[in-house]
Amino acid sequence: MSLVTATIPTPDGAFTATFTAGGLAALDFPAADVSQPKPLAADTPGAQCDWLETTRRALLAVLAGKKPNRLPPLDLTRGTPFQQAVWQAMTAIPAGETRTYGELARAIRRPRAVRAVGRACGANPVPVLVPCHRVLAAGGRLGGFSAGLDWKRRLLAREGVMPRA
DNA sequence: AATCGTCGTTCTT
DNA sequence: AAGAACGACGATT
Repeated sequence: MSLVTATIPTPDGAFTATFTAGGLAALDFPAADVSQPKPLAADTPGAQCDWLETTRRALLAVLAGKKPNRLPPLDLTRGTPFQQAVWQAMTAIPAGETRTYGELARAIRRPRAVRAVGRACGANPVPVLVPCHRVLAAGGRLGGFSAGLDWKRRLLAREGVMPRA
């Protein structure tokens, strides 16, 4: 499977997007090290050029706390069926709203797999656009975030969500 | 604050 | 191929 990667500059740093033939398969937070922006190769298929632009706009929207007009096609086939179910359920959380890990578990009909849901959230390959930051622990507590809780707080603050201290 | 139930994933035999 | 260990949890004590 041929992969295409490109960096997307934003006010919050340069994200890295990875596309397969199926769509956006990974979105990585800005790396700690200062890496050079990577432009799209000249022979990149037109569809993926379009996806990159759509991804760029959607990413900037969410970072600004707004709801993106449209998302690029997502290639989430890299996960197990359970993970895909969790990721799918997360895409249904609107900007400015949150769900708990327990609510997400109930949504996918595995009400007792709460901890496993947390793990699946951490394995989300397309953070920000698949809004794992909108999943909080019970009682309005923040819970965890693989990219660091500061990112989670920042993304939520942009959407007007203030998790309980 | 400490403990336990729960379950998908990952790490060890 | 099992089995043990480990969580971005939640409820109970």
